Amino acid sequence: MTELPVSERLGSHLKRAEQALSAAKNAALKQAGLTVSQYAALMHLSANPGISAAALARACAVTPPTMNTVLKNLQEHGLVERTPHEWHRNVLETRITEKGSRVLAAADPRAVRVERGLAAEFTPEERETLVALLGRCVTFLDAFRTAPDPES
Amino acid sequence: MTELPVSERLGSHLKRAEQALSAAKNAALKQAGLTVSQYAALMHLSANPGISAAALARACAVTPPTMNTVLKNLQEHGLVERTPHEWHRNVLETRITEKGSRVLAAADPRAVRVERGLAAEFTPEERETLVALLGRCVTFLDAFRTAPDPES
DNA sequence: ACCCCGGCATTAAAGCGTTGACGACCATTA
DNA sequence: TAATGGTCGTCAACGCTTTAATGCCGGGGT
Repeated sequence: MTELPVSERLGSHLKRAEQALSAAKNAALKQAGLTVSQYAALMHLSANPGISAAALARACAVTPPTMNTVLKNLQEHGLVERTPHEWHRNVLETRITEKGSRVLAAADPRAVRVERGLAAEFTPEERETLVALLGRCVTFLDAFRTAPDPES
Repeated sequence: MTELPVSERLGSHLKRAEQALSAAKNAALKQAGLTVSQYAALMHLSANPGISAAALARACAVTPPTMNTVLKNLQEHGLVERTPHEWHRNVLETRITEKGSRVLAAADPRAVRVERGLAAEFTPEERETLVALLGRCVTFLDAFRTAPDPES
């Protein structure tokens, strides 16, 4: 029935790895009270105060509605505040709060520990190779997704 | 503030790649009316008729509640049927329906086209290297997640 | 005979993520 | 001035995913 064995599909390995990464990071960040997405948003927000939600979404590689829900959760916990822009009435400026900075500071070492541990598993050449190969995956897949469908 | 530049985090590259893969596959499967998760479940179901939902969850590397929602959606579309097990009263046997097989047959070439296209971007050595590196990521991350927390 | 353990199924709650559809705003251009 | 296009924010609908908690069943040990 299936035209290709599961073990030969790069996709399954890729998915597996991302899943393991996400699980490890979420577990590490859990005691700080953040999810991976919230951590990523806070990080970019800390480096770019007053950024718009749409720009933040682009930085985190998610869609605006997704970022909206993440920000809503962060706002409910008081880690972030959103104020109307002065001239651009339609834009909300988002800023990390003092409490948000404290939570981020507590969370960062935990996330970094995962990254450093993972990086330590490889030699510099291997890391470079992995990043390059993954980059080629992205390039191809993004092009493929946009390409016309052979049997539409 | 941040102790490690984003671009040096293997995690972001891994996440990017998985996201691109998922987007490409979902786009390819959309015209067949399936999601990636549904496709994966149908594939394992086609190869293992009557498998339990928990076993199917293990095969697809998700949790039982996740598989439950996927199966619920598949069942609502008539692609799958679940009947009580004969002796084991607490177990539901899940089977792909005739309609499910047709949908899977229509979806499979589309998914395979993505996989083959992606695989064609690499030499056999590169594929092997990528799979091996991803495998080491999984090994480390799974161990890390289970390991004791240095500051609990 | 009894009880406990382990696997299965399910629910609830929470969060992430997408597409699609709108309405609002600004700036450029006709 | 008026139309146009691009950006922004948001709602609705849908689906995936996880953790935590509960209930149910069958088998094995005492």
